[in-house]
Amino acid sequence: MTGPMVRIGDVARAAGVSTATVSRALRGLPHVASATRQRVLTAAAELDYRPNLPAARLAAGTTNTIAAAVPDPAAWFNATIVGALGHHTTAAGYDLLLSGVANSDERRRFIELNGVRSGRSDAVVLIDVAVGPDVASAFVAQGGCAVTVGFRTAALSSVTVDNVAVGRTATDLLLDNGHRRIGLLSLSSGDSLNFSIPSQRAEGYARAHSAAGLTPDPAMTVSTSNSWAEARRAAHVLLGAAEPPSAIFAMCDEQAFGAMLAARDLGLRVGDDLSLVGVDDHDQSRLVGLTTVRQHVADQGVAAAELVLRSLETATPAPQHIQLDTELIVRDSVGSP
Amino acid sequence: MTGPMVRIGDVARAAGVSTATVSRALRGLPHVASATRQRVLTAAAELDYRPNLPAARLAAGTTNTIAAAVPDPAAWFNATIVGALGHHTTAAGYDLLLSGVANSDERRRFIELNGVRSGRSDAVVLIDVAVGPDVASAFVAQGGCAVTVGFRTAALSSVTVDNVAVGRTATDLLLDNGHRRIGLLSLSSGDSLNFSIPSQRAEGYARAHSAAGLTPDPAMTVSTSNSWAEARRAAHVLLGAAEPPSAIFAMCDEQAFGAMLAARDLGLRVGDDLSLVGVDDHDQSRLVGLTTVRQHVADQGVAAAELVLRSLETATPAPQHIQLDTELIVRDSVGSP
DNA sequence: TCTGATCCTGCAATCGGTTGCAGAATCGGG
DNA sequence: CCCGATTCTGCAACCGATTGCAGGATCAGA
Repeated sequence: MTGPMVRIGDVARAAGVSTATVSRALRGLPHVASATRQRVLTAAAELDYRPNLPAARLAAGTTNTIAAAVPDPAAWFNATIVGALGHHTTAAGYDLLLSGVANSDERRRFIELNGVRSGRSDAVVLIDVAVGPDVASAFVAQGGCAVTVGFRTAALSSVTVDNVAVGRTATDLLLDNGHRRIGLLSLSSGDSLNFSIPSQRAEGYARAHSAAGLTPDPAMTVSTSNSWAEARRAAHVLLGAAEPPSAIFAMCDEQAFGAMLAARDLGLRVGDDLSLVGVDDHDQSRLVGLTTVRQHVADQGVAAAELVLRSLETATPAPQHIQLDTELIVRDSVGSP
Repeated sequence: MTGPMVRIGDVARAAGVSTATVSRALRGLPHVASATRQRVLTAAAELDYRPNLPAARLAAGTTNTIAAAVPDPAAWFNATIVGALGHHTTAAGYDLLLSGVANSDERRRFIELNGVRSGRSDAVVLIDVAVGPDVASAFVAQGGCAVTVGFRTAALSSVTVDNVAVGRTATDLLLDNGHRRIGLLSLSSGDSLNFSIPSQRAEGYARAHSAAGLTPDPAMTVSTSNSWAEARRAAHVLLGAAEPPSAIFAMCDEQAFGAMLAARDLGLRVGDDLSLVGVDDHDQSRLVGLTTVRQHVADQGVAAAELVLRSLETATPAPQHIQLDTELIVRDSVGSP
């Protein structure tokens, strides 16, 4: 069944050189005469030689693999980042290992399994997954290389946006339009994998209020996952309150979509009877005319890739923190109360 | 920087046994006295031992890794499948390697790199990526294990839907509603990575017409990628024709979204001035009231996972072909001309 | 107590590359 | 024609597990 396994020795014999030379020639290392290299190359091609990766990795002590962890690979935000990340890392010759990390157990396992010592991957990218400072520094202390996206801790390089500003911008817009009772669809990251984003955006929401001399009603805050079905139910809670909000700030566009459905259920017209602001600028937001605070998601993946690749080349550089811009995209889901 | 690397020998010494026993104990193999196993387990825990994966893989000749190829990891369809696939494979103890395979060059590279001989992965899942029958049988001849999703070739196990029926169902609906001039937004899979889906759905479109005694105007067919921006432009071409269609069948919901945008641009009301049917039942379709032919995307990922895992256990079973059901989901994007 | 079967355990070969070091070959200049 | 510098190339020692096989311990039955 399996064809005759061609080993490096076979190529060496065919080319009349040693395995050492074959190894060097095939990997484009210097100190190989170009005539020799040619001979090796043709021999390898004729035999259809494929180096055995585990063997190479064991010997070289490097895996050429980057492991990415995301809470849910199917979610738009994550998928977009993974796509951009993967594109750049494969271009640089790395394999991309993808792990779904839905709860803290899986997160712990992921961190353990991808430490330097197991030789599974050379670096780790944590997408919307938070880790404690102790875990982070233990990881780097062992020589691990990690980059976080959407979460920031001192010891690790990171790519983020200013989430307080995001919350502030969104809420200010609503306030400026005359809304005084603003619902907040907060993000409950399943197993509190990334607690910082929701709290920071909530902080922006709070600051906007106090800047306007208002104090938000705690009853106007509801937490849901980023599933629009769940957000829809949550929006119903908000809109069914004794004193319903005239506007809702959703922490992500997917939640805003859920709120739109809820509004439709109630016969409310978005932008008219109910104002709505989201965050992300999801692919679909334009279609439904959602006003939102855009973050350049794919760019975050690119930035993460660059960060990882760079720190893989240099020895052990100081962690770098990149903060990307966000911008308010006005469509037609916001009006006056 | 890197902590003191703990090897299996260190654990063996600490537990007072041989490395062979440690290896067996740690992996739960039989023929280890339970007292000994306990001793090994505690020793390993105390030393915080992590087996070196490349070494284990080299010795065992198995990688516990499944490689998935998708044209674009960020696309909803792919991301959803990868999510479900990954969830099941990691549950079974496998790593998931994700590769973006956007053109035929990358596809060839992927196939080469993931053959059995390189020991990169134990199995391959091709998602919406087609391969020639020759490539497929060469792959299995070498002992490779592969499963395809959304594409079917004899030599490989596959998960698909009946795409001719899909096209037929969608077109019939439009025809039944009295439409006689139906635009077709066809899928041009970037680099013709999966030519079969568009052609099969187009086949269904054609059959529906001929069953109704009609012959579709070739000018009513336009090809685009699944990007809604591109689909929007394509829809403009259709709608700007001398004799525009009263309905459009889009081969995927994302294209339908693009068509919706185009309709909006022109002040056409979907479901009224223009009827629209898509395929997939994208998360967002419900939100915008798109009538569509649903395929159970996540289930396809699950099915693929089961197929892979099963054929990884058994020796070399005959390829299995699974065909999942589809169903028409009526919302409000279809009316009479 | 002896014998054969059963259950554990260790030895050592093996998996297939990589790479430091030393020796060989080649080359240019005096 | 000789010599030191520069390239190439090969030897052989790893990298860190896994596993077939054989030997030793244990145990039940006679």
